[in-house]
Amino acid sequence: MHSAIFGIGTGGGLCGCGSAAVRMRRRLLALSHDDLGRVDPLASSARAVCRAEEDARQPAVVFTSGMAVTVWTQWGAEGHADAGGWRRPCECCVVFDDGTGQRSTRTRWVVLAAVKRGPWTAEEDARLRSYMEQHAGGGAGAGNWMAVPSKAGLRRCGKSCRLRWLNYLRPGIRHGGFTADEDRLIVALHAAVGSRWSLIAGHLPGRTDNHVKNYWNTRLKKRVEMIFSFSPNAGNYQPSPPSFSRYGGAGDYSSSSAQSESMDEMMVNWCSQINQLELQDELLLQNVQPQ
DNA sequence: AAATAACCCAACCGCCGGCGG
DNA sequence: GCCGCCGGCGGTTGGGTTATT
Repeated sequence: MHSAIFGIGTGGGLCGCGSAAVRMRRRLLALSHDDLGRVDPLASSARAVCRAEEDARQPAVVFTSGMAVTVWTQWGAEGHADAGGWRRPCECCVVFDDGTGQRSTRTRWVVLAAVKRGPWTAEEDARLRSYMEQHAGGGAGAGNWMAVPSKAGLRRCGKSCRLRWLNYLRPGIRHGGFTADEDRLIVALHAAVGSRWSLIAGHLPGRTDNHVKNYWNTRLKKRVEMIFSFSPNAGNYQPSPPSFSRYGGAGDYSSSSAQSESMDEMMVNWCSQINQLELQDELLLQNVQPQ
C-alpha cells in the first residue's frame, strides 16, 4: 500500500486548510491503520471529539498532496459501489465520539484514476509550458507546484508537473548526447562527491540531475569500471566516501570555500587520471589491433 | 522472421529538510 | 516546540527501442 494514499494535503480549494477538523482527521489517519490501509475503528487512538457544526464544514472531497484524491462519504453513509470507474484501494472507517457517547462512521475512498500518470502528451506539455511562461516567467520555480495542475488545466499531480518542467520542458535543457568533456567532468565529480547528481549536474549547463544520473547508470559507469579494471596502473574505481552525503556528512562540499577548492583540486586530479587511463587504453588497443 | 535479451530513459517512489502556522 | 506541507533529491521501475540469437 502506497503511503501517499494516506496523506491529506492542502492543495485543493475545497479542503478547508488548517481547520481543526482537518487537522484532527490528519492525525486520525496517521494512526493505527493496518497493512490494508484500514483504520481500526475500535482503536482508542482513532477516537476523537468532533463537534457537529465543525463536521458540517468539512468538505466532501479532499485533494491529497500526493498522487491520489480522497473522497469522504457523509457520516453514517455507505460508500459509492462504483464511483464512475474510480478505484478504491483502501477504505478507512473512523469512529468518532461527539461527546455524547454517540459514534458514527464514514468511509474514505481513494481515487487514483482522477490523477493522470505515465508519459506526457504534447498537449500536456504545451499546457504546462504555457502556464510556466505566463506565471513563472519561464524560470525554474512555480512558487507552489501543488497549485499548478489545477491552474494549468492538467490532471497531474504537482510533483509530476515539477519533474516534467525541470527535466524536460525548462528552457536551456540539452537533450543531445554527452560530450567527451562532459564525460570526464562527470567521472571526476562522481569520484569526488559520489551520487550527488544535482551537484554534479550543476557543473554541466543544460543537463539535469536525472539526465546525468541515467547517463552514468546506463553507460558511463560501465566504461569507467572497464577502464579501471583493464588498466594495469589503476586501482579499483572508488567513488568518494559517504562523508559527502547530503545527510549530515562532515565533508559537505557546498558548505565552505576551502572544501570547494579541495574538490576542484580533486577534479583536476581525477580528470588527469582519467585522461591518462584513456590514453593507456588507446595504446593498449592499438597494440592489440592486428596490423 | 520471430523470440529473447540488453539497453535506455522518462517517470515514479519514498525519504528528508526547510519553513510556516 | 510541534506538526504538516512542500520542494528537492537519489534510487528504482516499467515500458519502448535496439541488438542479438
